[in-house]
Amino acid sequence: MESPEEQNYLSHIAYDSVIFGFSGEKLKILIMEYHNTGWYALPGGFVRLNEDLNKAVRRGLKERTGLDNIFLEQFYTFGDVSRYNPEIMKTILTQSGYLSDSTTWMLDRFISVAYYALINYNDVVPKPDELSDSIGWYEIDALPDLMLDHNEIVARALQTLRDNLERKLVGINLLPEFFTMKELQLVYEAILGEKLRRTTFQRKILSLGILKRHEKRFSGMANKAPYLYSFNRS
Amino acid sequence: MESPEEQNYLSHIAYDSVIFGFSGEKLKILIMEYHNTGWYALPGGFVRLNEDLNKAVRRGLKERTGLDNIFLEQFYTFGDVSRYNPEIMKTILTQSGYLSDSTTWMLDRFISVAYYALINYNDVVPKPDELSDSIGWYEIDALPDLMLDHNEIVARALQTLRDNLERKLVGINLLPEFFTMKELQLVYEAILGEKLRRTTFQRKILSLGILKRHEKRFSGMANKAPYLYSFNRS
DNA sequence: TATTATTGTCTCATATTGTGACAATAATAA
DNA sequence: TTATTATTGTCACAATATGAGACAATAATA
Repeated sequence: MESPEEQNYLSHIAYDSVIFGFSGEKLKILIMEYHNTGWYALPGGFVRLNEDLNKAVRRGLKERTGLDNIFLEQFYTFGDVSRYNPEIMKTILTQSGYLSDSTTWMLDRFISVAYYALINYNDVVPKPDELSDSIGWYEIDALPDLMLDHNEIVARALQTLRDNLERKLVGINLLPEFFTMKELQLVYEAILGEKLRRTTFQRKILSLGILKRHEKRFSGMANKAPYLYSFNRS
Repeated sequence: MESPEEQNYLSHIAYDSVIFGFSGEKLKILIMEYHNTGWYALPGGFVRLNEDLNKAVRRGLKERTGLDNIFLEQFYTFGDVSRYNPEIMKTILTQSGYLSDSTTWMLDRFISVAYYALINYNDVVPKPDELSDSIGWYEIDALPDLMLDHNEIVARALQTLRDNLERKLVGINLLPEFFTMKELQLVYEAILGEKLRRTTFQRKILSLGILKRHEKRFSGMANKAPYLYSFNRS
């Protein structure tokens, strides 16, 4: 929207991002709220005429989270006609004061490429964009009703994350550099939505040879201090 | 292209399809050749203004293969700027006699949603579209050089198919209704690109409880006749 | 009737996972 | 100092799953 006189973005193409973070024992995602509408939505955006699709998404993520180089993966492209609802977009633009000749292209039909990202919750102070007045973390199993098909997008993102859990070293992106075995297990449990057996989990993870063991962490609790681990960057 | 006076399709959005079939011992895909260019490409198409993305792809598949109701799954959306090559598209349209005011939108940049399909090789007589003079089967490991990033699209389709092999009952789509254990194993081997152990494979598949055993097939070969199986439609 | 190629099934060895037991702490309470 | 408590790191054993080969049962042919 930096040049109000001409359309700098590809028409009909948008992206939406499901940004996962882990805090305490819960998996959360970032949700925005549009100005004066009460409507919640996933952070999204458009692709510049001369910009790679993947780059556009990273740009948007950087603007929203301040983070570069985060884990980001495309998982599905939503293209049903039923996504097309010009009235909703019109209201959003109107309420933000952005409805004009230069933004009418936004009222057209869009096909949206959906991505999910994994970030370290504590590294981030989310920033809203021009159209929204807030952005914040919501627990994955206590989301508000989202606009259009965004709840479905989240469901599919979570399913993809689960399917990829074994293959993609998910923890490396959701945890700080040093963490305990217990913390890693909590991440897995939050994603899978089920309890795991401590001994089996520990043996399995250690057998993968992807963890490096460091000194113990003395937590002040009345129990044996756990080792800290980090991921073996290969 | 049925109405030459106006643009009936969404701009900037295309799809490409990797259509797998299995014949003998080889996995194959359908490749088209454009008129008078020597260029090979995946079958693709555009989305009508008022059409679901998935429906558009099924429509294209129907036109190319005559088949309805086939296994079809989206796997990635390709959106790099480097895909943008108006000269190539211009040549294709020119050679087909389709270059005109009503087709200039095709010279624009496109983001392509890629799908893979699984079909029963013997059910199909492929038909070329307006822009191409041939469409035919090519073995997956003996493909010609394809246009743009189409070789990369195929590679990714194959990887997705491998990743999904366990979860999606692939054989059901690539084989006729009745088949032997050996034939099913050949499908798995062709997809994975490696030999499997006969006894282990048989035990594994049977333990899934998805196969129904029928009478034996007498092949005329000098050996024990194998049972025929079909998939348990659930 | 013997021979040949292939199939269906079994057995045993090996690897992986489920489940519980237990000793080793690190703080706190007695 | 000495129990007590909660949690952690490991081990042991059972239950399953998988790898690898053996072998008998065919269906045609010699």
